[in-house]
Amino acid sequence: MTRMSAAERRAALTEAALRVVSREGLAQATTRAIVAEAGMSLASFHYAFESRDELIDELIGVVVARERKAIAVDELAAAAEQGASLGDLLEAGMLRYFEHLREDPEHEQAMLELTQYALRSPERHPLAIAQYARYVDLLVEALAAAAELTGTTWRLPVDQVARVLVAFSDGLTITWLVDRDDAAAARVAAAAADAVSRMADPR
Amino acid sequence: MTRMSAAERRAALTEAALRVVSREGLAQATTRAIVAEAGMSLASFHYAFESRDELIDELIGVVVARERKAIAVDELAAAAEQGASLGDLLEAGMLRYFEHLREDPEHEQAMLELTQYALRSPERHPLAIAQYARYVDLLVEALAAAAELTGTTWRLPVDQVARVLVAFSDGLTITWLVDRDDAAAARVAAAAADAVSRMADPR
DNA sequence: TTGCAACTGGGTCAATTGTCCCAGTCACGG
DNA sequence: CCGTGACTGGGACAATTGACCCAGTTGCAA
Repeated sequence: MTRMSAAERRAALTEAALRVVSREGLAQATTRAIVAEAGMSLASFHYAFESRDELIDELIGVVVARERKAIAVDELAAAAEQGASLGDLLEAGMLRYFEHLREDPEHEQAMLELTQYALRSPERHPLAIAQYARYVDLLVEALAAAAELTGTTWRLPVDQVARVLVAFSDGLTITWLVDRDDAAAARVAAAAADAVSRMADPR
Repeated sequence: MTRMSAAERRAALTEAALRVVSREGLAQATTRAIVAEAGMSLASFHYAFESRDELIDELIGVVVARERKAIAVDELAAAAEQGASLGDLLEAGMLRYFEHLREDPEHEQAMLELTQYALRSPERHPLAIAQYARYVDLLVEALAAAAELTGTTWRLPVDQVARVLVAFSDGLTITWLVDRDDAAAARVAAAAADAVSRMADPR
């Protein structure tokens, strides 16, 4: 194994862990499976991390920090120029998220498993809260831009609107992961966009 | 340990397993933890079940079969008599589900974990599909009754409407399990009811 | 009452898994 | 070029866990 700094090694192990969790599930992400995926020896693992739990905790932090908004603001702007309504923008955003989900279902499944893992112990619960707070933050930005571009105003604080949209996206995710029904997911996206767009008034 | 028939024993073990999974999570539901919860010896476990997996599979079947609709039809009728709109009925239904969630969050968390477990292997995936099909079935009944009582007609096949509502309920569940924000959950319930009620027309 | 099959308790086993250790080896600053 | 400390490979270990086994025991039918 080539030499690398402690930071690089931690990062490499974290990436390997994410791949294993995505592919085989959190329960199968043993220290041995992770080092095998990373092409290292067990000793390297415990040189970089105190314990498996420490790695999983770091993994959650990493994937959460890496979450990107599904809708880029300039894309929103382009659509708005063409006279799209707020509802149109939201639906396009939902469909874009769905596209992302279809491209890498295992990743979203892994995120869900990590959330449930975090929910299971009081000291890790904050990780789950941070994860969802991050989701809300990303959507707050997009929702504020969308309202701005379509000349509308949110009747509620934007973060409350975002919180609703996070719930809808999550529901879309789980149900689709179960039945893989694309048309049904599209209907969920449309209904969610519709409901949320009604939380704004024209300015 | 008192004597009991194989069927009773299987049932007792299944109940014990559900309690362990709810309280400590699926990962902690080892054969030993389950028999301890049931007050049996390990031998009894393997007398009643071939393997732990067989019990978990049965557990999924049992909890799914036991799912009851959150809204009783006669309750719907009473509300409709008082002039409630379809949207009102749906929102009341969502809030009632939420009440149920608040009363026993661990049970819903267990259901979610069982779904994810089923999703992780091809031969168990059908269990997850059956689980969600059951959710849809329960809602189909309620939605059909609600439309009937309010003199409206679903523009889409009822099961498609139900499928959307299942997604919304699931989203409400996960996000609330994470942040325990009652007000936010109520907003999700209202938005979901609103969106779904727009899928019907007056007759 | 008696025979027996259903059932149970307690122990055992192999496999898995998290963690650790130690003898080496390699990169790099002096 | 060399010493040293960072790093690695391979092995070891205890704990956990799913599965199993067997010698008993007990309820019940005849």
